Amino acid sequence: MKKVSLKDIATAAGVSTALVSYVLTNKEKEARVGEEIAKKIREIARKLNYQPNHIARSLKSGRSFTIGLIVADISNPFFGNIARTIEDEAKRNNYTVIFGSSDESSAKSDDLVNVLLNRQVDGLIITPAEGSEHQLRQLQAQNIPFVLIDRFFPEIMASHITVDNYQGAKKAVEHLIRKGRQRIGMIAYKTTLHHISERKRGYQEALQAHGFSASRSLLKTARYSHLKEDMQLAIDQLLNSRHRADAIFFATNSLAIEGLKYINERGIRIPDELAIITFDETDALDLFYCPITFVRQPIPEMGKAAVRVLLEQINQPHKGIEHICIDTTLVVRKSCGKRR
Amino acid sequence: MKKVSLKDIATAAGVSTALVSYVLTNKEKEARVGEEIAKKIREIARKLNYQPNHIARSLKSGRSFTIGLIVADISNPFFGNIARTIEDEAKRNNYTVIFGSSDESSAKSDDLVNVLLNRQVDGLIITPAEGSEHQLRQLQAQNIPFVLIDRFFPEIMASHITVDNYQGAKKAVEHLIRKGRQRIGMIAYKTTLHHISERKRGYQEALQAHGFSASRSLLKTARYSHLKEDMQLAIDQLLNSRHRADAIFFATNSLAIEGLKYINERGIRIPDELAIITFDETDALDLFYCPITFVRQPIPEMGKAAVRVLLEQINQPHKGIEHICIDTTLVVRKSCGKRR
DNA sequence: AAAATATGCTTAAACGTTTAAGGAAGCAAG
DNA sequence: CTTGCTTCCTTAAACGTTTAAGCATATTTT
Repeated sequence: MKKVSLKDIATAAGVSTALVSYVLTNKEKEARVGEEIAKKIREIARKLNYQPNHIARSLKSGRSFTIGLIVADISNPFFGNIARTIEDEAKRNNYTVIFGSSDESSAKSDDLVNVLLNRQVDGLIITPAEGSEHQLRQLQAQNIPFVLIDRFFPEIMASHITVDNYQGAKKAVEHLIRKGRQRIGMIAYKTTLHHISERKRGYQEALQAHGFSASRSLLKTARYSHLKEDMQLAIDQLLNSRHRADAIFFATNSLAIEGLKYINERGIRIPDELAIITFDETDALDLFYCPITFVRQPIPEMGKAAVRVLLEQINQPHKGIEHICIDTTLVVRKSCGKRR
Repeated sequence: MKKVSLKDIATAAGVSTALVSYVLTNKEKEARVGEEIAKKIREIARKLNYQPNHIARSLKSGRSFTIGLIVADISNPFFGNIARTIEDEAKRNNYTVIFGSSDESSAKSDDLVNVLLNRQVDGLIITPAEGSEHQLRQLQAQNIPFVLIDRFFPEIMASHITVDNYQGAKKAVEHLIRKGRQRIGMIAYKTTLHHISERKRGYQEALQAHGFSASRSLLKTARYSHLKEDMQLAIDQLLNSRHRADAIFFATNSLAIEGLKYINERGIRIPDELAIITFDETDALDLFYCPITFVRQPIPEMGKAAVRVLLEQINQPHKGIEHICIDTTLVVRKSCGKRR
């Protein structure tokens, strides 16, 4: 039960494979194929249920119509959602998606890039891990089209899609200030990645702009790889000090979730004892007894933009890079309390 | 800056491409390649940074070392987690994963299967949508290896990995009974899919076994495509009737999340006014003010099993099908209250 | 009526691999 | 000195497409 190939159709129709190819790829006009025979070929193709072999086509054309997606972790809903919009958008353009999770490790990411390139992906959409600059430079040297999403490296000239992390963070903190919070803490990942730095900067500048000293002791970090321990320590420090924090701004959804678990454990009441605000949306935040106010990243837009820019880069190699920065929205729930 | 091919290495070494191929695929022994020249070839390959063209290899071998994964929705953490374990396990076996989301639609699923097969995937891991039996039969007729995960069709003889949905549901309901709940409702998807039927059956038989009449009016369903409206209606019906439900068993995590949102909206207190139990784990359930008791499906085991069985089927076509049924665990939190 | 153009098809090479088959050279055995 | 066996390498076909080039035959133009 072998698959049907052009040759089978050609034999059945008593013509050459070339003719079949022309007809089935709708090049009848250019190839001046007779109407009769074209109809016959189509007929036979349908009857034999011909399905083109994409691999052979790719080998010939040098294009696989496949894009590689590297995220930190596909099981994280933020990346799952990104993957979903990229999948849909890719499909609209007749592309399929191969994916891989880097776990924020540049070594794993190296490995993934290699695997995906050997599979001849036409381009990559990457959420780069910390320390993966060399890898991106290599891609550039090889002229492989790629687009960064969620983060980027300022020193690397490459197309990227991000949200305005600085403004987003600023909005979040200003919201807390408006709600009368006096000692606003922040918990971020311990990383030099630019999106996190920008969120930190937004936090700090918002505080300064409103006359608060952005005391270092209120900005805590946790390691991705030791999230639980570091988170507990950070929260303990924020809440046990002489000047207890009365608000916490989490830099990402995974931080918020981990943090809230511990805050629940400690029996701290939101928003009375502590206001909470975070980047990113997730079901968990909706379901919290006191729905969490958050900074929304428009994931569908980001995903669509990523695919669009990547395909442009694939199809028009000399188009130049594109930086897309999308605004965030502050979605106010109840976790910051009322004005006081 | 074209990619380096076997031919380039052959030219550089002054030998034929065949020899290069033998060496680089470690077939020196069988092909009796001279030590000297083998070393030289390897050396050159390294220097030119040769990366094999997977597409060409696939065309020749008829195998792509790619598996297709079709889930209902990659952005749902349950499927995201499945995807993640499958990704990892596939990678361990030098396979990559192409994925697609069917949105529980058999038409979309048809489409996806087609796309993935044209990409010459070696096999498929599928969470089949309702009404997709014909598609699976077609795959069987074409001798395409595939494994079902999460659900299956009893009338179709195919390998599948599931959990013991019947026992899982039974455990959940019995837990509620032990906690003294008298009117236990269930909300499931409106579907004939077997895993859901089994959960319903577990629910009903548990009730009967303990002398409760499994009154139809306590078993509600919601459409995947109209989740929000149907959910609100179902909960209203369960809670507004003369015999108000004092417990709800949700058949999946997405149902639980949607349901809990509405329960929150209505201001119903868990577990005092209403006990909650659900299938599947998710962060949202942990973070709920009253952590939700749930039936855990061992996702990593399921994913690993799926890859294992699929690869067996790919490599030993006459091995026969395999049915793997994994036990669930009841994870008790606080949402069912204390005994009363 | 010869030349030019149009029409409808085939041939053959190419993409980058893999691998069966073949061949030249060297050497041992008869 | 033929025969046969190693050893080491090459040739060439194949996988399923795409597509430039070529070749008849028919039709139009001069």
